[in-house]
Amino acid sequence: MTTNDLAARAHALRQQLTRYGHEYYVLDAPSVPDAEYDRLFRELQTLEQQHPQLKTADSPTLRVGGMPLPEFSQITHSVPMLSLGNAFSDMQQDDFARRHAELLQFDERIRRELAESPIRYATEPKFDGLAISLLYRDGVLVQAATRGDGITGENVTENIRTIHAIPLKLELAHPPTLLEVRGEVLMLKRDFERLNAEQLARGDKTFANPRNAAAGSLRQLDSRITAQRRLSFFAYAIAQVEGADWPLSHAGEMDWLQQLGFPVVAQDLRPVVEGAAGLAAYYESVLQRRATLPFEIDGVVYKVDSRAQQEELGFVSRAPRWAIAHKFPAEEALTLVEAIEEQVGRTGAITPVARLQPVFVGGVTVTNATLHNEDEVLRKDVRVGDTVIVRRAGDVIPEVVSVVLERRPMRPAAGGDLFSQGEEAQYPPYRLPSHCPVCGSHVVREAGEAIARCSGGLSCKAQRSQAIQHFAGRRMMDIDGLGERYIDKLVEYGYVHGVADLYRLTLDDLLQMKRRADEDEGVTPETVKAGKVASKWAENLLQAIAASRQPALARLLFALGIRHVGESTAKTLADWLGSLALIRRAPAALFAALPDIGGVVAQSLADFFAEANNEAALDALLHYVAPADEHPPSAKLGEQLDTAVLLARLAIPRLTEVRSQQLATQISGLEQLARMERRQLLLLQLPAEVVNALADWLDEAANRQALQQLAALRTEILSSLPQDTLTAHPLFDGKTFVLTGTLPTLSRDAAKALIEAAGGKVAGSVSKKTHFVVAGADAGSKLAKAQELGVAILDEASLQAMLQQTAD
DNA sequence: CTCCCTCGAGTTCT
DNA sequence: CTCGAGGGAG
Repeated sequence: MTTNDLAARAHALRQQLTRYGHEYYVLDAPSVPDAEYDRLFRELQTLEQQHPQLKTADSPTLRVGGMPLPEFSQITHSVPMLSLGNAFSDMQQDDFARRHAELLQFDERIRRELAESPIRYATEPKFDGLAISLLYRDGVLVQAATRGDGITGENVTENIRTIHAIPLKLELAHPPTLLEVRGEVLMLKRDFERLNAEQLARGDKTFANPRNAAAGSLRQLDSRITAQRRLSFFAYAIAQVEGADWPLSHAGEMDWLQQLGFPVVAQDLRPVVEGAAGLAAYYESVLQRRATLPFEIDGVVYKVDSRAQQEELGFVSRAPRWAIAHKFPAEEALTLVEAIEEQVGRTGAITPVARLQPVFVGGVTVTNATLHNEDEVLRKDVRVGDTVIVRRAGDVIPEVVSVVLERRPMRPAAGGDLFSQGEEAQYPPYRLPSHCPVCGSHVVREAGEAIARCSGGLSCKAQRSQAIQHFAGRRMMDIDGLGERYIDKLVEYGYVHGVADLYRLTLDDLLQMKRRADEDEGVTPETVKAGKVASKWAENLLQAIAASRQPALARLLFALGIRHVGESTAKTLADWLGSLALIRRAPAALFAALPDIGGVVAQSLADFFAEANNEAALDALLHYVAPADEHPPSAKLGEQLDTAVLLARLAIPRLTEVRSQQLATQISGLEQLARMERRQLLLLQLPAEVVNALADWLDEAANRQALQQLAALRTEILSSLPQDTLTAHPLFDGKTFVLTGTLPTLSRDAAKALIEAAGGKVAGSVSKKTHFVVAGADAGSKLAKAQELGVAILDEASLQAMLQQTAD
């Protein structure tokens, strides 16, 4: 045969095999016997082996897998893979009425948002597998990635190619130049059972459930192993299309995907329904059919069918508002409470935990279940020795649902006479200990709080260890290799008392600590190899500690573990105030002037830095660590230092937002107020009770002094602010925009990003505070509301024009 | 004052 | 993932 003939033969074989494969794996209707398929497959394999130039990226021979990878590479999703919200509460299987009520509520919310009725919903089962993104360029599968954290996932292209149900090439004369398909990889129940039987016969470990089997199979670095596992796939969404028309509805997308050769769930399992009644009927019918389905599902999904309506609803943080998961009631099991013990958290929170007789539920063996807090234990009246119903809440976290009272161990009532039949429980109701189980300090429960806390602070070993653990965490100082176990030991043996001590650790310290820890735990005596492993570990750890010495300011702030200050608040502080020095000096009112920081968080910050121990620990830490990105306060801070704003943040009794504004107009500044006497205050045009409260407040020397300090700090900050206002766009700065309808070229997110970059804010709904409404095609109620309120209305062109008018 | 949303904190198992 | 609490909008 000539080269051309060979190429033609290879091409023909590929086409034939792809078609047979599709018939077999997707349509479940093979037209040729397996032997025939195998014969053609081997012919193509041989041909490609002998003539490597004939290999293609879409050849069915790729389905057998290739060389093992050293590791999966990371892939950034260009369209984030979001998770679905769940607006429904857990309930019993048979609680139709409550379920229906919740569906009505959900449907009503959507109708209100869209100002339309009835709403058409596309439905589908919620597969219990792994979400995957598939990228096709010019019709050829070029990349497959796991969901990961939604932003970045792992590159599993080789493994995905071995899944026969996934087309390697779209059979179209003119495929889209770009297509990103989302779907779920899973293992059918029958394939799972077969796999486990094989594993058992081979003496390999079996998988707890099909989901774990699918995950374990897909995450093989050796794709040849993946190829031997029978994985299936169902497509359920399109994330990107270029070079083809994007269907206008979800149902349309699904039909198109099916035409393109993707397996999608059978049509009768994904009806388009109307309103709450349609959703309810769908839910109940799928629940009925659940056991007979060939794959595991953990609920159903409802999606607003119209893509225009989807765009209008948009997103909240990382979940679309137009799609929602409705989970089935979780599987439940009975087990025995062997003990109730308490854990002490980083902030001293005392959490009761039920130690359970191990029980297999929802795919794993559960031995512990949190009881959250004292009230929760008492409400459920869980006691030692009780038989309880447990389940995995959201199919993840074990939870005690209720006690089976009939099975509570009893004994005859004490003091009962011969005639009384009285019995009493062997164990009394649960009581939270009055002293910390770790350090013995008093346990305090603030009025109105659900959580009791150990008052020991950092003198409590549990809190100290966990403070250090928090400090070292990935999103904080990111010290790799410093796990819980070693931190506990470092604290226990006295190598580390506070976070600064980490930076003083030597190689010897670490090796000594490890040796002692191993001895304490009866780990086998040292070998030469173990010694090498240990010193490698210690070196890596020292390197990781050294690498953490120039953190971003926000990370350092988060790492300090200040109550109520998490990742997001830490970032706000770093962005607005810029330097640790300023943050350490700032009074509560300054914190409270920042966005999303209110009185409680502000006070918590001020308290932290006012505490001498914390200041000392911070000073010690700063011998070794320096934030790498300190800068002057943000230019935006200037507006927040407005006299009226600061007055309102001082938490002066009776001085409301409105009164603060009135007061601000009558004084020249905070300095003046700080000097005013009661008789001068009486001249202010404010209600008498406000003036009195203000005067009383100023009578406290500490308050007056705090006000003076705030005034001085304000002046100082204002003079240090960058003078240029280059970031602020005059037409956008401080203005609120609302987007509605579909813009001709900009996506919703792109428009939002542009407005925010120019200093504007984008809100979800129109109110009298809205400055501009940007309306596109099919704009709905928001446009009407804007017209009603007389809010300025822009189209995309005028928005762009406004953006163009920069500082000229 | 009352929603509604976001953020913080705690948690399990592999 | 879920709960509770804090913050802000209406």
